[in-house]
Amino acid sequence: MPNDRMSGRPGPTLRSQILLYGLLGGGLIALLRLIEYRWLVLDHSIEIYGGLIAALFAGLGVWLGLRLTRPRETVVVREVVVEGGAAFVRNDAEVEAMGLTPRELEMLELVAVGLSNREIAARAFVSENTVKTHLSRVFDKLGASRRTQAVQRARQLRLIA
Amino acid sequence: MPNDRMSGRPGPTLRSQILLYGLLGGGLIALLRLIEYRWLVLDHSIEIYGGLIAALFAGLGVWLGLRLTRPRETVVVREVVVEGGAAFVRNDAEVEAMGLTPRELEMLELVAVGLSNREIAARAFVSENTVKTHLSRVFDKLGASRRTQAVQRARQLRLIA
DNA sequence: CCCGAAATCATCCCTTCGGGTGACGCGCGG
DNA sequence: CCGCGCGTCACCCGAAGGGATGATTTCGGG
Repeated sequence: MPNDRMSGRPGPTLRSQILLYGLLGGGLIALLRLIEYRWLVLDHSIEIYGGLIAALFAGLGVWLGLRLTRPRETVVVREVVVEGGAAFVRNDAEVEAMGLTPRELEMLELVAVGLSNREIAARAFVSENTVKTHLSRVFDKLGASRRTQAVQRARQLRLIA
Repeated sequence: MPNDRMSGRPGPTLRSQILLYGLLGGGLIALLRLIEYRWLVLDHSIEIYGGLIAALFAGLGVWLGLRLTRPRETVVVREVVVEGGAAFVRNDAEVEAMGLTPRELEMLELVAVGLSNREIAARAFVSENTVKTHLSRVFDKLGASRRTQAVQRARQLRLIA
């Protein structure tokens, strides 16, 4: 099951921040004018004035931009697959190596689900004797002498589920 | 295996951007002065002037801040667990429900690995007859009539690996 | 102290399984 | 055409497995 998390913080609303900065800006301008009338009666006061405002608001803008964006900077998508279906995949290479024919593998599978030779014969539409010969060959190829042993071997080699 | 990706883009260097914005600011101030000398000979031109600069640089700052931060805004951590060992855990509740005794479960496990009654007897230091009685009870409790069937049932109920 | 669950072993009987051997038909490739 | 692998079936025999029943011991709880 995927698990997503996104960081977010409460803090002041956007509306109140705009209001605050507006007032701050107004106050700043008034302050600057006052300063100018006091002791900034220079020729190029206009450049200094503009430069100050520019620098201040640029910094403010950067800070504001950062602050507004920050909550989005850690979008973490964590995807964890827990014990999926893990569908069985037959190890065909091993089947080949063991020299098992399709029919033999089929019989082996039926043995694995706990059927008797008689039941297997019925399900595969062949005689019980045929099942026995097939299984004999299977046991021989897998090096098993009992059906439970054959099933165990086949499972280890991923021949059957 | 975890797989991390972080978006990044080439673009202009920070140094060249600062230079660019500095020149832009200088040019802007010159432009504003020119405009003022042409037709902005008002009483409150100083407020308009400052406001314009403030607004422009604030916007510039916001844009700059956003631009600098943007590359970090998509940090995606994708963690995928690929069907690990998935160690076997016995379903003890089911064992209880089946009424299997420890000894019976032990015998069942030995059957599952393909051993004959004789081999099981040797491994558990009991007589073959004992193994048979234990297994008889197991088959009875699991509703099985053959050892392969019992193994299959036990596997489904997660009584054995 | 007795009961009952669990573990142990045994004996009888029948079924199932596994090994060995032989045989027949079919299709494919040398 | 012949050989070979595959699938099919049959018979025999001994070993293994499974069902039923009974007996003994040990241990823990009522």
